Amino acid sequence: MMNTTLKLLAQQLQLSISTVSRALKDHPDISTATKEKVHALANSLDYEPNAYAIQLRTQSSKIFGVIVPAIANLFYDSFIAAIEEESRKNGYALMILQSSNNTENELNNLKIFRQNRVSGVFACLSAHTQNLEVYEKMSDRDIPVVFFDIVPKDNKYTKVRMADERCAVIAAEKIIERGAKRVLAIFGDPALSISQKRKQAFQQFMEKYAAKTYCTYINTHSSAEAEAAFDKHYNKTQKFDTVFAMTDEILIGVMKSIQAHNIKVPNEIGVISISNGFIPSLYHPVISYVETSGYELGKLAFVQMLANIKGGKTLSELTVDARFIEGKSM
Amino acid sequence: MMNTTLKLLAQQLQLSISTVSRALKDHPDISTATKEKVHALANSLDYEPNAYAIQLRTQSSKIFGVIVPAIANLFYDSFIAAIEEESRKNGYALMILQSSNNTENELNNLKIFRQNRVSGVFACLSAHTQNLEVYEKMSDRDIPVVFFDIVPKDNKYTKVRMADERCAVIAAEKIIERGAKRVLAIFGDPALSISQKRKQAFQQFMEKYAAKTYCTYINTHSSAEAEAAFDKHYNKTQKFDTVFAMTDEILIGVMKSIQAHNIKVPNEIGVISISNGFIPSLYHPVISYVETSGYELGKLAFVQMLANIKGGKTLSELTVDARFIEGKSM
DNA sequence: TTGATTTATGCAAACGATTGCGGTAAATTT
DNA sequence: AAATTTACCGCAATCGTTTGCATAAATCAA
Repeated sequence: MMNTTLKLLAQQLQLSISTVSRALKDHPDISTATKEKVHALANSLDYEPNAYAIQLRTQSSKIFGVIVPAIANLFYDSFIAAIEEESRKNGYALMILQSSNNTENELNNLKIFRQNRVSGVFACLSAHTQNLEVYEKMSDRDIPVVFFDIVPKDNKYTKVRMADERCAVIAAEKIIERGAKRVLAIFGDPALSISQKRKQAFQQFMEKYAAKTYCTYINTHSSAEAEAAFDKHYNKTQKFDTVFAMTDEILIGVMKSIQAHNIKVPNEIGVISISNGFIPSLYHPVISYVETSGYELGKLAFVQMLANIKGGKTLSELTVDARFIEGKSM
Repeated sequence: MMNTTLKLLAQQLQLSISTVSRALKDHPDISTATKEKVHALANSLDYEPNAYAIQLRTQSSKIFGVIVPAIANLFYDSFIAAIEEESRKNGYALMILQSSNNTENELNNLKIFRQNRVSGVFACLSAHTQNLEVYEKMSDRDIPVVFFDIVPKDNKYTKVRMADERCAVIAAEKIIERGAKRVLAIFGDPALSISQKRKQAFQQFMEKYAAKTYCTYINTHSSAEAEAAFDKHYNKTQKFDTVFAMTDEILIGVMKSIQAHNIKVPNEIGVISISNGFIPSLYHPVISYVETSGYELGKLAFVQMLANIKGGKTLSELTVDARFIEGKSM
């Protein structure tokens, strides 16, 4: 079936293309009678403007690009859900590409975005991306970039991220409130700045406000490692009374060990983590956690993007604050 | 900064636009010398073809649309990951929109796809979509649609889905193997065909091959409902020795209750579910499940899409087979 | 040398929409 | 009745590519 175009409508109505175009967008120059006729035919012929023609003409695409390390991730999921919602409201669509934490994929994705002349890019750096030249290239093309979660250090970029230090501090506060005596704190890959930040903030806070609390700090790279680490440390004579898991991944490992040994939470051990909320809700008792909301981060990122598009430059770093969500595990 | 266009290159090289265009795509008409010059300048000026112009001209977009009920879902996540991988390999990009199981959103999304003249659509129907006219509209526009997971009944559509009946039957087999005497089988929303299929297949198989096994069948709409249902049924005098959860959502509810009552798995109760694999791995002992791989479904869907685009019509229903993954819960 | 081929390049018309600038009729004013 | 305004509408250029066809130069055959 032929696609309905302005030309077709114009022919059938014996009008010019320009008149039809104007009628369709309610231009004051066009008489009400004509408008009605045009609209009627457009409806019956199911006219739908060709986005490419519009974009070619107007040089703007109404599409945002999104780069995430992985779609299959609860945190990024909720981030995407948030910007998707907002995009829809504002007449934008989303093009989502994953980098798989691979710099080469990241470059490729950006290229696709450039070729599609997206209106803006939401980017989460892959773990080991150092060279930000490609992102400069986006700016050269006047494509705004809002970095989220894993962001570059340089202040010339627009970025939003979680308040990582705050998260760790809130967790520490709660641990102190609980009156913990011996704490096992498990962090992620020590090469990642997120692990460094959280660990440093946590440790510093504990040393300052609970110097007598005995803390053990360890780093792990996976869920299984966390499980093994917990196993090992829990079998010592001096048992921990509280465990802190920096991520969902770590929490999962810890909880497996806890279930395996049938350890009572929160009586024998208190558990607290930093999470988006889904994983902690899976257990009984429900785990207490410091919330890092991908959803809110998404909302914030979108605000930044819009500001960037409308008002020109917005060179700042915004953070989403964290809050404690009370479960039954502390 | 000005975007580099063919025109710009042509001017600088004192060549015509057509020559430049042909040179860039290695057309045999163009001399090697010219090609080299053109490529050199294109590189140094960072030329990137304008996708919109191409699409306008060629009427094909190299973009696939994807509609899922929710991105934040492990099954759809892995489905998306699979088609994303394949798309990348084949030079396509993905436009992902979520319906939130809302028919209106679904319509809107399809409209966006039509306006963007996507090359094809991967669609998962939202729960209560009955009217498939919109999808006809896609076909009218020669946009192939591959339905996945939740698919229409009509055979004129191209669809891929999990072998729902097989899944249920495999679970039933394992339950019989275990020598279960009393089974609690929990299914999802009875309005969904997936629930109906699984329940019917399960029930039929049990009645045929284990007539003496006492089975209770219930439907629930959420994780919390499943938890409550399990609670209620477990407190009866005649305790169940096996529970079957049709989805992750249900399994989560069941496991909360099991943890709360400190019921021993698999000694006091056997647990089996149908899942993508992530949730069952969270518990100790690891839950046995029948695998439904979103990833494989995605691969299959992509094959169908490609066939559809190249070879014309592919009116068939393909299913991804299921297999049992042994955990420690049976 | 001349006509036939080959090789290399350019012209110009699409694709579908937007929009500044005019144009023409009717309506209104003098 | 002439002049001016107003209300509607059309022309044509433009966005950046692609591509069938024409054309010019170079090579070849005879």
